[in-house]
Amino acid sequence: MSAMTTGNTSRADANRRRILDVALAELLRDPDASMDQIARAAGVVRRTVYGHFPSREALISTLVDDAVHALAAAHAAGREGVEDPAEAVARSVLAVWHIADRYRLLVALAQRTVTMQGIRERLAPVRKSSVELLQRGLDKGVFSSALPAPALAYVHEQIMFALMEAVNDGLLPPSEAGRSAAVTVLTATGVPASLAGALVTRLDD
Amino acid sequence: MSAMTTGNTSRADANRRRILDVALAELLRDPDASMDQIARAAGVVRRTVYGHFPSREALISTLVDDAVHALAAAHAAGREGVEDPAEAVARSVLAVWHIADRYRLLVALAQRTVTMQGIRERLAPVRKSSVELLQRGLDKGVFSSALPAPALAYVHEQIMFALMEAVNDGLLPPSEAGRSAAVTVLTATGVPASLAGALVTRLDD
DNA sequence: CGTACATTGCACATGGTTGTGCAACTGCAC
DNA sequence: GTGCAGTTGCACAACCATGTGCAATGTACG
Repeated sequence: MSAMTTGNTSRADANRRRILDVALAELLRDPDASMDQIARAAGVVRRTVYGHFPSREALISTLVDDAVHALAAAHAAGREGVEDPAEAVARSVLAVWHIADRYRLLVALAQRTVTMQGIRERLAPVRKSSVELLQRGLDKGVFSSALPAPALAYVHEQIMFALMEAVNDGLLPPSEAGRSAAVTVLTATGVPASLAGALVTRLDD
Repeated sequence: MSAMTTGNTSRADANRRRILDVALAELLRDPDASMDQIARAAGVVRRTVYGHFPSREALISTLVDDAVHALAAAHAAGREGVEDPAEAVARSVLAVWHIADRYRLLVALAQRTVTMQGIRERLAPVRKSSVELLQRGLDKGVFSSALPAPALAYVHEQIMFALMEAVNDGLLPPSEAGRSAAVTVLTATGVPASLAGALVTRLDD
């Protein structure tokens, strides 16, 4: 047997690493990138990739595992020995974010599905209108956030998605979800929780 | 010519509608569902689907367009004639949520990509630890939210994703992003914006 | 140099999906 | 019943990606 069997030459290791790196970038651009695209982008032939990873799934698996391990480690490190929950959350977010910088692409990959791409594209006008509204609130001082309006619009959008998922997964009763969504979005924009609650209760009875 | 050419019989219209409805559900279960799967689920033959939609892409396009139109309408209706930004946001969220109930599946579809599936699965332990931390904060009264801890964890996760996207899209300077993320997550959990800001500034200097 | 391993460049089988063509069938309406 | 639109059931071509086999080539290292 001479064919590559998970070898460990200097060259082999370098290639393996490069393949992983390039795959990360390539899969971001196109989540459905083929093995051939990835191989070529890594300056290597398709057959070679199969020398390092037995299947496409194995490649992606490795990628995801690496990211998750680093992320879990950062998350744990951030909150270790901190008793104040607020501080623990803050620390872990900062820690995760630091390493996430490298994997930001991978995580974003998830949002760039072909179908997702289409959805977010067509949602652009709605988002634009949201930005406008959020900007007005920030200018008036009704909202207060560390984020510029466009970024805040992303947060708004994703909070909605998060709560839809929560309902789908049975973590949240559908009857309450609407109110909760409204309150949570408002809270995220910096409106005091008590005010947000009162406002939504008044609107939705 | 006798073959179906975007006809408009009662039966044809009913079929078209059923295909769309079923496709929505089927694509949720499996975003990569084939035309055959969709057709069979709709109690129809693959060839018939092509009678209504010239291509797979056209089908999905129609689906997404419908959802977005309904959503945009709800969004606009919610904020029309309301001058208070907070109230406008609350109203539009409630309005969107109401109709989104039907399209919740479609939006969730985006999160259920093959790759996304893998990521979120492996992120489970991290999320679990998050839930625990959030629960502690809620119990202590440090946090205050309309949401139960598990749902709040989803929000936490998605806010991170949102800001990563924001950075990727150039809406947020990478240098500020970490701090902003921490503050925003804390704010969403109900920690007063000023406190959150101070805490994070203290931790990250 | 020569050995050992990685890489290359084909070729090939396989499987799945898309989109189309056409003849036969079904049901509703006039 | 006659007719027409929709539907069905095949059959088919084309494409594309995956995974594997094998001989030839390249390259590091003792």
